[in-house]
Amino acid sequence: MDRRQQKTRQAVFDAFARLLERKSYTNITVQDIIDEANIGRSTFYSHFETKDELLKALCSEIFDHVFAEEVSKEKTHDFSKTGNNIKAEITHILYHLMESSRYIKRILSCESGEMFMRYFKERLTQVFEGELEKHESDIPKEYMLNHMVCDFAETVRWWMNNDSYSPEDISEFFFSTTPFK
Amino acid sequence: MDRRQQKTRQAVFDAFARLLERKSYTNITVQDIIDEANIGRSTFYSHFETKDELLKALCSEIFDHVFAEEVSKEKTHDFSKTGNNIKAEITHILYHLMESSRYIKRILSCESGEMFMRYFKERLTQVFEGELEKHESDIPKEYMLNHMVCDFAETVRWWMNNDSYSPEDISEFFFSTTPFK
DNA sequence: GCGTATATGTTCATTACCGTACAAAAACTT
DNA sequence: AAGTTTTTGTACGGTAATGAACATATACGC
Repeated sequence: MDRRQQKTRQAVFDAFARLLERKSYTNITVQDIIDEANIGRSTFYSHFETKDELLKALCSEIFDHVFAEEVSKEKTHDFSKTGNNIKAEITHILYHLMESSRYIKRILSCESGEMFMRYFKERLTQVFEGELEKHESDIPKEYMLNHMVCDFAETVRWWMNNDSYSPEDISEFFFSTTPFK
Repeated sequence: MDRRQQKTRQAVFDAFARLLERKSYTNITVQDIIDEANIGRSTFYSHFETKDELLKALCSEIFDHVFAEEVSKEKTHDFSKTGNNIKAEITHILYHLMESSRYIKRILSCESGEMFMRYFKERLTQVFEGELEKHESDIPKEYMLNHMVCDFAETVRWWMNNDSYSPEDISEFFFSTTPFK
């Protein structure tokens, strides 16, 4: 991607994040973002159609980070990876969520939270899909999938309002109410 | 000035300052600056002819800050300003120098220091020129002017290596060896 | 020495950003 | 409800940034 586009994109994200620190999503105008990012009006619209699209893009950015796998780890001891370490993976994700928590908290604190949750669940579905294949159960897999995705997503939403817990704590809580580990 | 130019210019200054933190002036290549600023090669050259020109521009930037007068102050109590408060002015300048000391120290620490000193003295000449008009002396004004400019410039250079003193201290030291105050 | 790598400048076609103007919608005032 | 202000979204000519290519120069290892 062109270097200028990259910079502009980052400037908009940074501006948006900064604004979320002091305003709620609906109270932030496109003009606010333009001013804060210090870019031209037409530039904003050449990147994002609407404020919602921006939110979506920001969420994607966050999720790309949150669900990023360390390739090195996979290579160094991939035999243990093939095993049943979904718990380690979840803890890993929770650590990444904690790093982005400053943004996530603000996004969740208003209407934008619903959009975040929807995109979040989409990504989580991919994570849990593969894992479920390994487990036998009388309950339909589709039901289990929805259950775990929603369970985890709501766990995270709760965590963002009760940040006195560590990722390990949350992971423990989550798996304590789940049939497999 | 165009918003893009402003951003690029700032990016180059920031990059240059950051590089001065860990390399000496001569060891910094134009390529280093380009990489650190994250801009295109042709972009750099459209802003600055050479590395020396960049240094000059950065110095000007610093001096514009250091010698900036608070217009509000002048307006609020300009009657006291017309009086003999060169000492207050010097202290004021020293405060601004302290704010930029992180850059100045690095610039002074190598060959670039000579250029800094030359430009610094040019600006100081303007400051002391007006002041000298007010004082009678047997010594030629031109001599006195050069004396004070060099004296003060060297004082600042010394200060940048002995930063345990306050602006007031330095001001005191400077005027203690000067015929008028 | 001589080859290789790195740094310096210059040129140029392409592309993103800029700013301004404008129209239409939404929000707020009275 | 009518009028005012704010925000939104689009359009376009002008301008700065880009990256790639190129020639030259300087530095370094063998």
